[in-house]
Order: sequence, then C-alpha cells, then structure tokens
Amino acid sequence: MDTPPPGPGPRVLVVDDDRTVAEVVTGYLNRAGYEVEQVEDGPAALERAAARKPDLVVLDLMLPGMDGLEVCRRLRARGPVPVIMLTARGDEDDRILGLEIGADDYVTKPFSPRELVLRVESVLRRSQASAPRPRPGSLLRAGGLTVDPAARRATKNGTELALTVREFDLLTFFLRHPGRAFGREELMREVWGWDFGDLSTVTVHVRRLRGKVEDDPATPRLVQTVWGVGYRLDAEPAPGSETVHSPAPEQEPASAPDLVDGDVHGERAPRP
Amino acid sequence: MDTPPPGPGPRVLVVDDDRTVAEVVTGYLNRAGYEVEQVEDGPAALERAAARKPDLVVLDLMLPGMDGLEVCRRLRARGPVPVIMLTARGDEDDRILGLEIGADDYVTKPFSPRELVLRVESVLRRSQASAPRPRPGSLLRAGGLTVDPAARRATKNGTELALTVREFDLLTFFLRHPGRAFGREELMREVWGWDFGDLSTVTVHVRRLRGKVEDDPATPRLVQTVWGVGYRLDAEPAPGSETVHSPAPEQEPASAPDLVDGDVHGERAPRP
DNA sequence: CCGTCGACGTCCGTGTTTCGTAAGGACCTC
DNA sequence: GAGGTCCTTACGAAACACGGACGTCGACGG
Repeated sequence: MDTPPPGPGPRVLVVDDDRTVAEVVTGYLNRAGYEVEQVEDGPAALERAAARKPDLVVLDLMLPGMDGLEVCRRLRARGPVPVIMLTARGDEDDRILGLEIGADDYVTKPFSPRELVLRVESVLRRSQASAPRPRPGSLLRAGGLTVDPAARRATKNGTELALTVREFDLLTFFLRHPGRAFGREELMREVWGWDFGDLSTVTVHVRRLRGKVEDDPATPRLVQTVWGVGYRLDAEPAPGSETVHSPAPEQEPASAPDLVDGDVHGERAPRP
Repeated sequence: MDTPPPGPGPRVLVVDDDRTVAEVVTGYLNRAGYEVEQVEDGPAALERAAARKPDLVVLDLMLPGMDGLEVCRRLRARGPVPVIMLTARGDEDDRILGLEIGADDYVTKPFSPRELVLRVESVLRRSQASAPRPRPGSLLRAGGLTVDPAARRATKNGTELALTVREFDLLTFFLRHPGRAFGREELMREVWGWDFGDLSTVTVHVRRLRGKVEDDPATPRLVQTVWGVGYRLDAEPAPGSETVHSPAPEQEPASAPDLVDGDVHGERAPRP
C-alpha cells in the first residue's frame, strides 16, 4: 500500500503541459518539502507513475494527446493513488467527470499555489492517515467486546452484535463501570431512567444481553450475577480464582464518580 | 448578485504607469461598456478604490513606488475585489506571487487588448456569479458516493444524482459524520435547523434519499436504520468481516481537514 | 392569469420489532 | 429443607419503521 517515503518526503507527480504552471507548482511543492516529479503529458505520467509510484498526483485536466480523465482512470486502475485535478473554471462538465472518475479533490484555474499546497497536504493527510477509516471515536472494550457509543455499534470478537436499544444501553453502562456491582434498582435508575418499576425487567434484559454477549449464556463470564445484590461486569477473567461463584465479600464501593450512595439496603423486596 | 445595469456599466480601475498601455486598455474597456478609471501608481489606486469601490481592478505588477503585489494585497485586505494582473512574460516569480496573493487572473505583456477585455468579462461574470466565495470544492466520499458541497453535486458510482435541496443537505451531513448514529431530533436540528417539528419528516426524507442513493432501497447498505435511535451512514462494509484481530490501531484523527468549511449547512430557508 | 410540475411536510395503515410483565421452575444460602 | 433469589419462557401491548398517498406552496411556462 503506502510506502513510507524515506528521506525527502512524499513524492508528488505533477502533470501539466503548461510549463509555467508546472514550474510554479513544482516550486511551491518543493519548498513545502515534497519530492516533485514533473511531466507534460499523459503517457509520460503513466510511465513515471509506473516507474516510481507517487504518493499523490496533481493532474491537469486538459492535456495534449491523452485526456486528463483518461490518465486519471488509468492511474486509478493500477492502485489507489490520490489525485488532485486542475480544471479550468466553469468547466463544469469536466468537474463532474473528475468527480466520477474519482479525483480526491480539484482546484480550478487560476489558482493560488499556496492553496494547492494546502490541498495536497489535506488530501495526503486524509488518504494516508485514515483513508478508509471514518473516525473511531472513543471505544469501550472489555473481554472480546467492543462498543462504539457514537455509532451505536457493538462487536464481539470482531463480529457485529445485533443489540436492541435497552441491551445496548445496558451493556454500555456496564462497560463504563467495569468491575463494579450494581443493584437492579440502580440499573433501572441509571439505564432506564426510572425511579420505580418492576425490577424483573432488569433481570430479563440482563438475560437477553447475556444471550447475545456471552459465549455460553448458561455460565456467564462477562456479566456476572452478584447474589443478593445484582450484576457486575467482569472485564478480565480473574486469574487464579477458579471458583465459579465466589461469594467473596464485595469490594469497597469506595467513591465511584456517579452512583455513590446508591447502595440499596432495605426495600429491595419484590414481594412474591 | 445584481446584474450591472447597462447604463453606467461596471466600474473598472486600471492601474498602470505606462500611459500608452493604460490608454489602450481604457479605450477597449470603454467600448466594451465599462466605466473606466485610470491611475498611474499604487497610492493613487488605493485612494481611488477607497473613494469609489470598483467592480474590478486591472493591475500592473511593475509600478513605481509601491509594488503591484503590495497594492493587490491592500486592496484585498479591504474587500473581495476581483483583480487581474498584468505581468511581463517570463516574470514567473511575479506571476507566482500574484497568484499567491489571490489575483483572479493574469495577462502577460504584451497582450491583446481584446483578450484583456475577455478576461475582464470572464472574471467579472464569475465573481458576481459566485460572489461570496469562489472556493473550490473539497470532496466527500464514501461507498460509491461522491459529494461536492461547493458545487452541490453528488455522484453515485460515476453517475450524477438528481438530489433535491433537502436530500443533498442530508446526504452531505451524513458524509461529514460517517459511521455515527443520529437520532431524528438531531438530524432535524442539524440538517433542517429546526428545534421542533414532525420527526416523520426526517423519516420520509431518509426514505427518499435512499431511493436515489441505495442500490436496493429496500435493503439499504449506506444509510442504515438504527432501531429505536435513528440513522447512520455506513461508509465501510462493516467491521468484523474477516480479520478478527486486525492491527487496527484506533486513534483519533481530527475530523475537519482544514479548508473544509465548518458545519454550515447550506443556505437554509427561513422556515415557513 | 391559470395550469402544471416538483419539492416538501404531514398523515395513515401495516408489518415488524421490542418491551415489560407474569408465572413456573431452578438455584443458592442458611 | 425452607425461604428467598435468580433464571427461563411466554405473551400481549406498545413502539417503531416503512411505504403510500395527500395537500400545500412556489417556480415555471403557456
């Protein structure tokens, strides 16, 4: 794919039959730290690009002989090289074609060389830094799970999970507070936003979540049941402790940022 | 914006210390229906321009006293007035600088007065056509889609799409935030600019957009429905296809490249 | 001036998905 | 073993997304 340019800097291939324009552009790009090669027609461009793959091509649309569009097409056919088109202003048809073929940007003549440099930098940045990647955002992960709250996506070992709204919110909440135990009341308050309600709702949703998240829902390893208290997300499989259900004393609630005093003592009796 | 009325005609300020050149140019421009003023040096040009703002300036690069470039710079500092530079052939450096400063066009001496008139007309035409900003486009793309916000054009796999205003704005917004889920409320706020309103409006427009953008609108691949939440543009096929532990080093790339205008969403109607 | 057309916002009917609750059984703790 | 807690299943109701259709408004052309 991208060959990290060794010494000089990214290679830019400038294709323009107008000597003046080519010189100007080359000068600016050189000063901006690029290694510039300069050709005057399509065939030469293709040849040059084949000989030494450039990191970016600045391509005039109007070329003698082979059309700039054709050149672009052929360049693209070989590999995903970024292309910036130089077009005459008002040549809307050409602009359209430029878009179609897949130029990454275009600049209309006459143009400011400085602007061109900016665009080169911009295109180069976005094409090599994160070309196919839109934006990961802040991800939550634990176990084999990955949750992207912004995209509202969740994956388990790389495969996407089809979670419902409640399931997703529940899982996200757990991932935001791993290792801590939460009572059903607390979960209902934090995830559902209710101060009352049938607590079995929480139970059912935890089960449904387990069904999609756990390898073996019968013996959960991520969403643990804390007997008499509620649930807890175990991010890492506790090493050493082999006991399945360890009634070990719960860790200090200490001072969690959010639901500090949420400890439920008395009134957790659904009353059967 | 407003078409220069035929009466007085657009005002052109000609700045050249060479009397002969100035006269010739003035003559031609006059005959072409322009109202021409003529000065011989930089300070006079600035003064004249300040007194009565010209629609265009024809500026010689080589001026006694103040450099033509400096004049251009100062003119530009006051407002977006179109400038055509007169340069000596071979004055490549000057040409470079001229373009850099932001001349809209240039003509090399010796030149045909008729050509100059043509260029004046051309520049004038396009400067009043796209008065606010002749900014070139920065392209957005994802999937087989390409959107040029500046030109307000969109293509799908090379064929141009006939999108309405709303559809275009909606698509553009999605492309600017790929991979993120947005609720209808949010979309209504961001794309429509409303804080209230029937949310089904969003639904309907998403459907219409899909009808034009998706290969199979019944099973969308680009504009995904996030149940109970809203919609999301999926640029990539979806993670977790093959590679399980891909070397994906998730990071935080800045979203806005640089030249891309903020999040100004087109020209929005005031609201009926 | 009127008729046509396109864009837009709204409304309705329908099929599907999701949610909350109930009820019975299994399990844990004491 | 008893009592309480948790799991599982099932089901009706509500929420939701979607497609179709309608009425309005403005632009355009006759």
